[in-house]
Amino acid sequence: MNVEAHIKTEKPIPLKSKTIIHLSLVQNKINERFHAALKPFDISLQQFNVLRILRGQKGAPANLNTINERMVTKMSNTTRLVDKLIIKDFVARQICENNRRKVEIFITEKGLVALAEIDTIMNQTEQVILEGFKESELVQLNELLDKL
Amino acid sequence: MNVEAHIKTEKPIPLKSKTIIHLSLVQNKINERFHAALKPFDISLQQFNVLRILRGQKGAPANLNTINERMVTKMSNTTRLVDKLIIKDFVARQICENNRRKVEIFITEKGLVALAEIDTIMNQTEQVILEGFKESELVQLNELLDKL
DNA sequence: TTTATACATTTGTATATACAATAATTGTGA
DNA sequence: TCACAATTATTGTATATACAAATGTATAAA
Repeated sequence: MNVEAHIKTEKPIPLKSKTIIHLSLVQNKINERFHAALKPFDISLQQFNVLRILRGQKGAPANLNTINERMVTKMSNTTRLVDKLIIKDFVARQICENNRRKVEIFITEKGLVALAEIDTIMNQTEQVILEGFKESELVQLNELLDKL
Repeated sequence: MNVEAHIKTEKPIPLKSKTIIHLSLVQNKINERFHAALKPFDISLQQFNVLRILRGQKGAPANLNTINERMVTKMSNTTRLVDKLIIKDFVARQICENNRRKVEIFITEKGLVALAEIDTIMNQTEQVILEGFKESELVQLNELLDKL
């Protein structure tokens, strides 16, 4: 992805600025692909992320704090994100008996089935996005990103 | 930025998945910093981007299409983005005489003054974000991002 | 000229997200 | 025990963004 061409500018951009823009463009592209992949399932990337987190709990419920901590993109309002998953019947919520301020959220059987299907597509999408990379290049990229 | 630690997971993540997550985390971090830097100026990143594009026109007006093409993050509704800049008196809009379907948008003197000030902070922020990088590493990072 | 089609932007509307205020519960120190 | 602070989640509200429909203008075809 050539930065200058992408934002239709002729003049060269300073290296640091270019890097920042480059990262944004890449992220936008990734988001677009994921968004397109999720469209048939009528679920957002954030909702998908929450489902994965809940599955990762392996039966144990998660409260909102836990979900928030584990989300890739932190949200300011996870309550309503979970609400949307409850409407779809993909997760259930109940008050924590030990500490009634907390809630316990867990993925339903229906949610697990849906997630399994969605997961396949999302993994394929990941493969496609990164198909141009050799393993060594991925390692290198991650090392560079670690510096940020 | 360590991915596993950041999303509080113990188990290692497959390299491709990790790379995708890594890019998201990095982007979130960059956005947060920019957002914080822009807060005192009461302007959004998108609005800032439009102002820069208009300044880049060097006096020539831009129509909505041009702005859209040049934006780093494309928006579905640039009209209302421009509206907000008009309210602040940072840009002006008039109907194109040659083709009255088009509009001509240009940055005002007040917009230029504001942008100059904001630009300074934004450049500083860029420097801070990328302070851990040697020039060669930035080149390398851009080369890797080009593969996406 | 009339009709149709394409173009450029705006507007309506639904959804998403951010942020602050509120509510409910629990923990803690006097 | 009581008052007060801390914790956890929810709700209200404002703003942002996505997407489709509508508006107004220009171009082309019949």
